[in-house]
Amino acid sequence: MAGGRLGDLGRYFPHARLSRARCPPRRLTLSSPEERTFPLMHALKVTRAEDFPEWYQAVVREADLAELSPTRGCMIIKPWGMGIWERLQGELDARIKASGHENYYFPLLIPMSFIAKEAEHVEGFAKEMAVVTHHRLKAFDGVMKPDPEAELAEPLIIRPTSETIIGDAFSRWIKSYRDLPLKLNQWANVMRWEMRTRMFLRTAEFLWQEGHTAHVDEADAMAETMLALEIYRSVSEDFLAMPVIAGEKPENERFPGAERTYSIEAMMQDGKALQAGTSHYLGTHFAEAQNIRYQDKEGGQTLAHTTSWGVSTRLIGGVIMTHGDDDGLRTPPTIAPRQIVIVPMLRGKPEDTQLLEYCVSLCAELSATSALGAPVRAFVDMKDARPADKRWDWVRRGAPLICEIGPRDAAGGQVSYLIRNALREGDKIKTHTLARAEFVREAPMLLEQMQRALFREAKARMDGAIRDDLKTFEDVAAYYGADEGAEFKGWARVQWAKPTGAALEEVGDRLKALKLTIRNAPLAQPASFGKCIFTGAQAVEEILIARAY
RNA sequence: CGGGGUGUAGCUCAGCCUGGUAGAGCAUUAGCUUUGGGAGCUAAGGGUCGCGAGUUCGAAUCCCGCCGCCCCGACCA
Repeated sequence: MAGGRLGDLGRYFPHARLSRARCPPRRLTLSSPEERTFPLMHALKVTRAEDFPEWYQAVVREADLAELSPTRGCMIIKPWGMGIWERLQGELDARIKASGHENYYFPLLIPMSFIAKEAEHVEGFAKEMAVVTHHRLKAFDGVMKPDPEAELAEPLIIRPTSETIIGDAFSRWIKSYRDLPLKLNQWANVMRWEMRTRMFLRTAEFLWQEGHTAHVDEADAMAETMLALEIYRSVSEDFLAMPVIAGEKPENERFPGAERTYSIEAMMQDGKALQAGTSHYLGTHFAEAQNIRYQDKEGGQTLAHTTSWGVSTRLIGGVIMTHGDDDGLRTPPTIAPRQIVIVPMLRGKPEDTQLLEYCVSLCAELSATSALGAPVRAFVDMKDARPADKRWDWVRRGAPLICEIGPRDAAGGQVSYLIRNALREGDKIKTHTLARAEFVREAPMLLEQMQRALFREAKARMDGAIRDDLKTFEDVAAYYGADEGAEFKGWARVQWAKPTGAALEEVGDRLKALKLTIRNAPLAQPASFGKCIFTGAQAVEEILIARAY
C-alpha cells in the first residue's frame, strides 16, 4: 500500500531532486523494503498553515510577480504581476468609461500649499508625505547633495492622492449647473511614506485608479458613490473571483475629509480582512475648502458635492491571498496573462521539430477560440530550459492550464495537461489527457469552469467563516481571545447601536484589545435588530468585525 | 518610531558560542550518459562574509555605531 505510494511518487517524480530549497519540512514516511522516507513535494517551501506571512512572500517571489527595489518600500512589478494588473486595469477602465467617466491625467507633483486646504485631509496625510524641496544637485567633496542655492520657493509634494489638485481644477472648470455632473478618472502612481510596507498590500509607491466627480447635490453624489462601489464589488467578484462584502465604514475609519466612506472587504485565507476598494462621498468639504461652486438654476452660487473612489495594486495582494495554494498562485483565468501554457517535452533530438510544430499549431488553434468573453491567451514556452523546470515555473505562477506535450502526444494527436486549481489528487500530480480536437473544444469551458470554481471555493470559505451567533461582547472576546493568534478566526457579524465620538472610540479600544477592527456595516441589513453588543442598548445596525491587513 | 529576528556565492542556508585566512546543496559553465517528465556522473567558475569604526599578530566570528529585510506593535486613503 505505502509501497504503491512510493511508486506513484516515482511515476510523477522519477528524477525528483530532493533539494532543501524545494522540499517542505514535512516528510511522508513510507515503508518500502528499505524503510525510506520520501518528501511530500509541493512547489513552495513554506505552506500556508506553517507560516502565512512567509508563504505570502514566497508566492510573490516564486510566482515572479514582483520583487523589492533598491528604493525602500517600493517594488519592481514583473511581467506576470504587471500582466495581471493590466487585465484588471482593462476591465475597470472599460466599466468606468461605460458609466460616463472620462480619463484625465494630473501631475505627480502638487504645490504644497494645495494640501493645506482641507484641515482633516491635511492631518490624515501629513505624516506620510514625500516632499520635493530642491531642483538641482551639487557635488560637495565628491558627494552629491541638494544644492542649497536651488531650493524651491514653494516645496512640492508627491501626490498621496489627488483630491487637492483635482479640486483646484474643478473650481476653475465648474461655473454652472450645466457643467455638472463632472465625472473623471485617472490612472496614476501615488506615494505614501508608510511605516511598514508589504509587497502589493502596502507599498510606498503604488499604482491605482482614482475617480473624482462633482455633482449638483447630495443625492446625485451619493448615487455616484454607490455606483463606484458597485463597480468594485462586481469587478472583484465577477472578474477576480474574489468575494467581498460591500458596506459603509464607521465614522472613525473614514477617509480624511470624507462625509461617508464605503468599502469592499475581502477575506484572506488566514481569516483576516483586506480593504480592497473604497468609495467616498465627500459632501461639500472639499468644495468649501477649494471653492468649487456653480451657479444654480435660480442664479445663486451653490457648493458642489464631490466624490472620490479608488482601487490599487493592493487588489493583487488580495488575489494572492484568496486564490494562492501551497504550490503558488492560482491565477483566475480572466486575469492570467497566459491562460494555456504549452510545454513541449523537447529532448534535443531531430523529432523535436515535429513536436514543436504540433505545439505551435495547437497554440494557434487554441488562440482562435474564446473564453470568458475574450480570445483565449495560449502560449508555447520555447525557452531553452528543462521541461520539468518550466512546468513548475508555470505551476507557481498559476497558469490555469498547463499542457505537457511529448512525442507520443504529438504522434497520437492528443494533449496531456494539468488543471492548476485541481493540480493534485491526494499527494499526486493529476495529469489529464484528451484527444487534441476534444481539448481545443473543451479548453474554453475548462477556463470558465475554473473561474467559477475559484469564486465558489472562496465564497464558501468566506461565508463559512462569518459568525453571526456572537450576541454579546463576552462571546466575541471568548471567540477571538482563545488560542491567541494560533487558529483560523474568521469574521463576526454583530449588531450595535452605532455610537459616535468618544463612545465609538471606547468601542474601538475594546476591539483593539482583541486585535479587532470594525470593517464595515454591510449594505444588506436585517429588518429588525436586537441589542448592541457593546452597550446593551437597542441596536440599529449590523457590522462586520475582523482582524485586518 | 518601539520590541524581537535576520543579513555569508544567483537561491536556500551551515560556520559565529570556544578568533587562525570561506563551506554545503541547488543554480551556472563544460564533457559524457539519460530521455513520458522537478535526471545521473565528472570537472570548472563564482563570495569586499550588509556598511563603518574598534579590540587583536590575526575578525564572518568579539565590542560599538549605522543600514536593509522579516515578524509583532504603533500608524495606515
